[in-house]
Amino acid sequence: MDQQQLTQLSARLFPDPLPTPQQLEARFAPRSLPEGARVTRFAPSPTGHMHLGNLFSSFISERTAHTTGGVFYVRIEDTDQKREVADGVSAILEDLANFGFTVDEGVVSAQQEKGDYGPYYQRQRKEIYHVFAKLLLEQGLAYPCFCTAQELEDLRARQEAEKRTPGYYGPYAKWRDADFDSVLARLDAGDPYVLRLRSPGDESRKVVFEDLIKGKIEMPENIQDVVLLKADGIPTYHFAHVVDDHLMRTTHVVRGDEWIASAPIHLQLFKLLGFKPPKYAHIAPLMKEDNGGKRKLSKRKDPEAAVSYYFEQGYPARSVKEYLLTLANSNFEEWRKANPAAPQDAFPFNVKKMSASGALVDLVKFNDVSKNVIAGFSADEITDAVIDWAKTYRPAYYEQLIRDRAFTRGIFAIGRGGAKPRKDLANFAQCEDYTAYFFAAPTAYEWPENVAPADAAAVLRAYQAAFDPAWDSDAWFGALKALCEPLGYCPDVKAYKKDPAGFKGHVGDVSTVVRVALTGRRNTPDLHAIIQLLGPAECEKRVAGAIAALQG
RNA sequence: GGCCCGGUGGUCAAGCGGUUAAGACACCGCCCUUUCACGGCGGUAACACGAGUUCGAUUCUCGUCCGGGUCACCA
Repeated sequence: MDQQQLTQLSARLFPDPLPTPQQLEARFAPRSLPEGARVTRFAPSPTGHMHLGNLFSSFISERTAHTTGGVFYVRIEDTDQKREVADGVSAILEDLANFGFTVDEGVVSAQQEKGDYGPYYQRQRKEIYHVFAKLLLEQGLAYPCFCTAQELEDLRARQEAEKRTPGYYGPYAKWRDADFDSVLARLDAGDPYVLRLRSPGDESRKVVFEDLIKGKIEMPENIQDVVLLKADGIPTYHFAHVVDDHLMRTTHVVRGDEWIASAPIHLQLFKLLGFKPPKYAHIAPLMKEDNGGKRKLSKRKDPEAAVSYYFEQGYPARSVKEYLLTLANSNFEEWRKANPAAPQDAFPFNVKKMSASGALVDLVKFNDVSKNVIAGFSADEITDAVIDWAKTYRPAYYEQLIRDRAFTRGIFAIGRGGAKPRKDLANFAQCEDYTAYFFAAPTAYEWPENVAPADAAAVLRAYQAAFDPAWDSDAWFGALKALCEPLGYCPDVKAYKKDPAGFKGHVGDVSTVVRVALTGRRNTPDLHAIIQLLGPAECEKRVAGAIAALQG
């Protein structure tokens, strides 16, 4: 086609008045940001709640923007209506908010957009894409293609049979060099069409780019006449990515490394349009251990892939982020050790330090990280957090927790706040069991194997007789020691170890009996603190109950 | 299959030409200790394989193997 035909075709395909590329460039002038500030984005499809992988990648984007004084914005990639889910945008935004990400620009809530580079919903940007599609068309770099799905399928089958590279390119691109009249005829017939790139690529030439994480990547140039505009005039990801990230002035694109295969398409498009490509950071996917091997974490197969899993289990968002940070930058743990109380945002995150290969999500390690995070909570913080969590996930437990808030706080205050806080809890779902004996007297007892029931009963009777609620921790334990000898137990553990045959056991056994009588279990936090919280009447009742159980 | 990415203990990973090959989780042992938890000390355990380059390769190159990704009018 000659230039005149191209112009005619352009008018036919894009009859409505459109702004010029120059006007768009002027309208979306680059932000005036300090040197080194990075502009990143999170660009999800509205397909429902987030996956850990999405969260990870949005976190990396958010951090690289905010550690450089840049801008982090959210753009909704709603170009595929088929996959769209009702309230998909709200679900994503809710997840983002739950993790405390500050969104500077773009879609900040389902009904609100912020910033000068919008609209931030791709479907509302149709006109903008058409400006550049038209430009390409007029330069002979794009053309309409009327192939049906069936034709494309047949082509692929033929190519596979011939062992040729499948796709719509070069000699296989039926409409690439179609003459003006046949195009017009199809248009007149009202046949649907897509707009394809007329790729000038040469397979024998290489495109090279520097990936922030993977380093230098060299690939053959793109030769595929990829679809730019679908039959409904909405762009494909490739075209939208190039236009949007240019116009929205994105400096760094963080995305999953499954995209690197299509990077040559993107780079070609940037070049053809005269845009400067952004820097790319292709992150490796989060993996899952699968009998012996590794595989990509799957939303279908792995419950821990869904962000909702962490909320349901009552993992603080801070724990999830803390863990993600350890995966993202291996020097994070070292930093955390040196700055135990520093906020996560103070960590000098660096995309370049990310691993090129996929990390396995290790729930065991994650639990350890989470225990450390929760151990750092004050009594008030954890009380509020647990109550807040229970309110939506464990209504019955919630009622129990709020009946006497001071008492609940007292439970969580035990062993907390010192230099060496306890690390019992990895998530709030464990709290129900952890706190169970505070709310109800035990019904079953884990008596120690080395104490005969009759001896245990004797210990408890002596304890009951001697117990004075006014005792402080030292006095209480002193009294426990005093109980030992008459009962045949050694008050001193070291002395006992020297002469184990001379005693039935030692103070440890005595205290264990009391512990079990009061709580039903052998492992609990500080017993004296528990006694204080339970109060003398309740303790007395429980010891009596235990004696009865022992005798029954 | 073509193209691309990756491969250090069970896991996450430092290291980037010369190291006793860090550290964290897990595991084991000891210590501390009224239980538990914490904490302290110690331990088991790794450079996928084969060729090069080099005085010297975990580090560089190539090949093999293994793992992953991608080849849509999905993103």
